[in-house]
Amino acid sequence: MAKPQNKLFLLDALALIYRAHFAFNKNPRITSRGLNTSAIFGFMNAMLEVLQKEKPTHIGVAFDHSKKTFRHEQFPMYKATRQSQPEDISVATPYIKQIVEAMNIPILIMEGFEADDIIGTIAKRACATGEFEVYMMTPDKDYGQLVDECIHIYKPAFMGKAAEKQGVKEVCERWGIERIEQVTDMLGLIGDAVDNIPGIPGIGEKTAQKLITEFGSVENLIANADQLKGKLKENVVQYADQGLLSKQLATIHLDVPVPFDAEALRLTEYDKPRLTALMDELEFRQMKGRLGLDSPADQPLPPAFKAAGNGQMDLFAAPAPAPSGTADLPFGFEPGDAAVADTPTPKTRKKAAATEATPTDADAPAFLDVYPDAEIETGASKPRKTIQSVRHDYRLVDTPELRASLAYFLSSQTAICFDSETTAIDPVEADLVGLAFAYRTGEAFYVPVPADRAEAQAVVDVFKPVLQDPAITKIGQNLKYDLLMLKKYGVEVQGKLFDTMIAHYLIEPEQRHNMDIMAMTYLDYHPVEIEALIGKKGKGQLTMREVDVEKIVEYAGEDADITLQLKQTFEPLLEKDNLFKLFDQVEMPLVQVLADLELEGIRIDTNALAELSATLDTDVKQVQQEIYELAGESFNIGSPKQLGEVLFDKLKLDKNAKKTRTGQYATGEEILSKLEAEHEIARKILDYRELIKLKNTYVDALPLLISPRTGRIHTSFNQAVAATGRLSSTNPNLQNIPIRTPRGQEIRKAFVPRSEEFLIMSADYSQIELRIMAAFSGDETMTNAFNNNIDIHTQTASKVFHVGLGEVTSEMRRKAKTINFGIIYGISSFGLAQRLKIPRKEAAQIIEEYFAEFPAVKAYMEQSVEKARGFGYAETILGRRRYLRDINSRNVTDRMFAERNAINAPIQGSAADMLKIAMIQIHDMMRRERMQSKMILTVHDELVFDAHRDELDILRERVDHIMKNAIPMAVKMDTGIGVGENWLVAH
DNA sequence: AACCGCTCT
DNA sequence: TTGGGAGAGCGGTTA
Repeated sequence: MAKPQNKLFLLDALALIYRAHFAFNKNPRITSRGLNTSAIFGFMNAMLEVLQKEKPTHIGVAFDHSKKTFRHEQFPMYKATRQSQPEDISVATPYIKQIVEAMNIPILIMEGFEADDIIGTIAKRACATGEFEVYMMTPDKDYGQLVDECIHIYKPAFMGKAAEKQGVKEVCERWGIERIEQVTDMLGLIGDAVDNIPGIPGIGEKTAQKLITEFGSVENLIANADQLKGKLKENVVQYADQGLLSKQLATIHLDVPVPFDAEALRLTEYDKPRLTALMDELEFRQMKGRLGLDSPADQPLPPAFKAAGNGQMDLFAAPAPAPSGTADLPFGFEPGDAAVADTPTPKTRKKAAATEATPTDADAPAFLDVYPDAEIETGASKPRKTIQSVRHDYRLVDTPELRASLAYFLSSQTAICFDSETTAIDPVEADLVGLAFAYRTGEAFYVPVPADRAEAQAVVDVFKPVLQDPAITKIGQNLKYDLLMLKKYGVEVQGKLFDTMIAHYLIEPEQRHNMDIMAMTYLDYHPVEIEALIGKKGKGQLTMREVDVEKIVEYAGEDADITLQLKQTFEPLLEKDNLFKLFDQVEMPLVQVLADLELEGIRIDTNALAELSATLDTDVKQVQQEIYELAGESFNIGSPKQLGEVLFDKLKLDKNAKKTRTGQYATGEEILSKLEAEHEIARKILDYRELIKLKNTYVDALPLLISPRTGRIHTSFNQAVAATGRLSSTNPNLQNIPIRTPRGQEIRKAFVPRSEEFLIMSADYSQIELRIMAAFSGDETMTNAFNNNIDIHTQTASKVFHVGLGEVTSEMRRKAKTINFGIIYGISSFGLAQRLKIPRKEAAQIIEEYFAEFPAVKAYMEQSVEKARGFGYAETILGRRRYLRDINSRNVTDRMFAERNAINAPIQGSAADMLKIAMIQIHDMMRRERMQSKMILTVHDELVFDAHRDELDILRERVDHIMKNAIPMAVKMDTGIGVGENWLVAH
């Protein structure tokens, strides 16, 4: 018989919605009215892709019914552990139903059954007619059991992974089984945590595969359980019924009373007006094109090619500076071109264009006048753009003449985008492989840099004047990396910076700022992935140096091109949200500062650490032995699971021991501290934890991170991760070096000056967050205390406990300190009670007392929340935003979290703003004064310097002054500055 | 990869 | 009764 002429697609709506929701988890799409449309968008994307690529003749969308199903009757616990549906999904589902309806696609739903039963039943019936080829569109692996010659699974494409069709062969391979019927046996044995189907304990995918290969089915396995041995046998015997039940639950029912109405499923015209209205409401502009809702007349026509003319001639209007006198000039220059003589030189043109912001100005000279600036493709009815589908011209620049021409040309631009290709991720260890440049959409140039150091230097030197030209803005993604690379080649990049990663960080602080993702989100463009060039991580991964240069041209050119386009996208967004000044005056200058800090690095006393390591090692062994003796057995103390069993099952230390949300015993510091009185093992475990932590995380790890090139440790500061505006530090994290305990202090002592002539100087803000809180709230008591140098915790204690300042006991002060911190974080009475280990009632009373004494603080906190509710975000003194999308949520936990953020984010973030400004000014001051001292670290409210002994006094004075005045406020800022032979004594 | 636990401000 | 101050990164275990 001929192949069936009809193609039926059956969509598992909820599964697709879930997948879409989580795929966009980090970069949700939000409409201007605050509706999260990620799930809707993802679902539509997947559906439209199928319609376009697969051209089904028939289609249906199945939903689960909200009522309980027959499975719940079989097994009451079915899906019992499932978390309540995320709010965004609940909100999205009705929209999706409406969209499906508007597309005139039938919705398949039936009380008492789940989508898979409905899909299964219809699939089988469609096949029985012999006229259909059926595809079940779902990411759910359970559907494997339905596959046959006529029925397939269609796994939708998501986030870079291509769509996949699975037939009998693929499904059997996926499970490692011989026959499709065995899918339910596999599911029965393994179970499903998501649906709370138990399976048989101790059997995972691997074991199940072996057992099914050997026994064929669950029933047969149980009948032959005596052939098994050990724990496995026990489990199979004991949980036989559970296994059979699980298999039943996993079995999709094919007798759902739904009619198979082929005509109803036939794909027809959309209800265009309704669909248009929906797309408008959801702000899905691109979708309208893909749905064919825009009339063709509305589509911009592809702009005609501009004939090669002025632009191209501009390029070589002035004689290129260096090139030898070869006649064979690059890029199609025709000697004797008429316009040459009249064209102004690049330098004059730049002056004329100096007020223009972007390099894409219509009259800017063009290096290649091949493509116009406008988007080339129309966007309608097309999948996401890729390097193959978008017209571009990325060129290799690999001769002295070409390099000189390019450099000369770039020197006439007001802004250039560049990107460096290197041999490694770590900029301190990496070497340059090439540089890519772009100045307008659709074009880029790739300059390979030779492996030989001297030759490489010569190539870099050609571009050095351009890169160091203060009049040319430098655009890039994560520019700090490129700056660090270039510093190693003697290039000090100058001029304004525009870092697309950080621009996006300001626009959407909590999302991802990865270039590929931003390209997909903002440009609807899917870049070539780095893996396509160098392969996956691990064995066989190439370095950029080993990749064919033709491939790099495309990849690197694309990076520069895309980055430039992102800059053009983000600049107006920054302006719109009043973030441009923060970006241009704070974040961009800070990039240079951080690059210098990182490059400088900090010296570590390895001998001291080695000694410490040996001491810790003997101590760990000692404590470990003592714990084993107290426990009566040896076990892995590092395993919370094993430790919990020893403490609570074996030693029965606490009858109602707390469990974590995953069902294990909680063995955290707080719990063990409580147990200290009961059993000495608790103290020992805490000791053990401290020792092993210090040893593994710091003492043994830090020396390995010393750069062989410099002999120092170079952390990496991340300027685009913390949602509040703080910096973070990785590889290693130098913002969490111990200081609290005596042993921890030994580690801090190992951070030492670079040489005899230097000392460590540490300068920190005193109570920066509380001072900001006082200033923002205008609270008189607090402001006066700070301005008159009264200890703030004592002041708070005096007020809350109604005693004179002189009568405050250390216990009262301690409590007040906890309260003060709690206030900044938006504390609850429960939280305070917990921390102070006092009854909740008492804590509530203290808070009430506090608010009575500090009414302005209370008002300020309420106002912060109110403001966030109105705006949808909280903001810092410099206008840095943090979006609080849950501030109006009906979910209490989510909403309260957002409210705490509304209070904390402006305070923590403004402190970060202040320190950043101080850093920029100090950096500037040190350069102006040509100091030998170096700023080397920043830790939220602290700056650390490698200070030259001769400069100590002036450095101290200048740093102090700058820090105190970085952002003037109604409350004066105070600093503490210390100097010493190591970081511990300096702090 | 997720979780736990611990380090810092 | 649950869930209940903020922001980070890293090492270890378990699955």
